[in-house]
Amino acid sequence: MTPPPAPREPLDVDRIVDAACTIIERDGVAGLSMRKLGRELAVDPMAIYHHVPNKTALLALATARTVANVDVPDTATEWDEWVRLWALRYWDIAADNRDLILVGLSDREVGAGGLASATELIEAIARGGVPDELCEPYAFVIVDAVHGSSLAVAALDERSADRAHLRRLFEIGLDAIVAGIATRAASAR
Amino acid sequence: MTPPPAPREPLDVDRIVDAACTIIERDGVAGLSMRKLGRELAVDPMAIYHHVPNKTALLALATARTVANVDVPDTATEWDEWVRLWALRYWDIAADNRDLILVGLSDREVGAGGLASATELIEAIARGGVPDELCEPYAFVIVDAVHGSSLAVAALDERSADRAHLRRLFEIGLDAIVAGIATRAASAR
DNA sequence: TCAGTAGTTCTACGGTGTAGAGCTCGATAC
DNA sequence: GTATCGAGCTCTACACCGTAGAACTACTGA
Repeated sequence: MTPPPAPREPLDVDRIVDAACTIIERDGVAGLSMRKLGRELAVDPMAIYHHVPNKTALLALATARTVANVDVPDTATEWDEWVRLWALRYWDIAADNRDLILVGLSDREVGAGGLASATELIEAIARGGVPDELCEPYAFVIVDAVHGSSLAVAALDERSADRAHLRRLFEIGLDAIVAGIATRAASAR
Repeated sequence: MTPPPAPREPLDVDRIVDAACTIIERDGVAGLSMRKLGRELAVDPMAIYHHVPNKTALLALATARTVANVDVPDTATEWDEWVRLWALRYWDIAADNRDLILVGLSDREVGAGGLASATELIEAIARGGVPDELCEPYAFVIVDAVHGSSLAVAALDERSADRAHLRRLFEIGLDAIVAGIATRAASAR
């Protein structure tokens, strides 16, 4: 008599990652469990494993999706402004999703698949006239500073005033890095 | 007839943190569980809770002990060299103990009690003639870069050649930051 | 019609942090 | 000298975790 349950649309990786991101946004990364994810998707937790090999891989996907939200400045922008813009945009995303950045940094597998790739940043720095062999380390130190600074948001309480302050501090530090890079570029000329 | 078991010396926080550090060194932070710690101390896991309120607090203690190993350069050192030395020493400790730095960054409680305090670094930068209001952000960006870079060691495989390479990259980036700070100091004069 | 398979569910294993009650034993008070 | 107390320790139990492995279901292609 009871009508057969409406054939629920089948699971797929996209819906899984969607749901995972929802939970992470609501409860943090620590609040994401396969069981809870199953509940969110109205599905047995084990069903997920037919689409994603394990939780780590799932986190890598969620991280990659998040980091992909950083939108890359226009290449026409002057190199130093480009670097500033990119770093601040990445900082915003990272601070909003510090838990994910954290698992990205802690897990080789997640990090490799997920965190910001520096190729565009390296190119921008190269446009500043920096010697080739210095572009990579300079890009890295910027990415590292973004990671470190956005993660440090944890050490504060949640009031957004503190966060804004931290962002301002980072901006000042970033300026120093860019100034340092410019100096090096000039002395190489 | 069996002699009464030798009255084991009573637990105390120091021995607990010692044992925790031993396990962390051997098995990583993820390999530290209260049960395993109890086994290491030949004690019921719950006994630990009479000396330490919870695992987070224990991690904070372990982190603080580790970070305290960074030895601070001589104040007589020229400011820029002081900063370079300190940052590289901190990088070494952080890279050796990236798991601990990670929980320090992820947990407000651990971070507050554990991670490097920047006061001496700020003083060193001030000695470089940097305007007061800029010393804090400059110190932060250095600490952040250390954190980010040393954590990035995770993204590589374990071969120490890679680690040495990463350290070299960080050193180059660090030089750029210091150069940038020097520029700012000079232009403020 | 039947075999095969992709997707799902169920059950179970060995772990986790820690709450709460009870035990043991040395120190203090009468 | 004995009763009391409390600190330190142990035991048991709870609610959770990730996921292996087997069983069921529904659909596809031959």
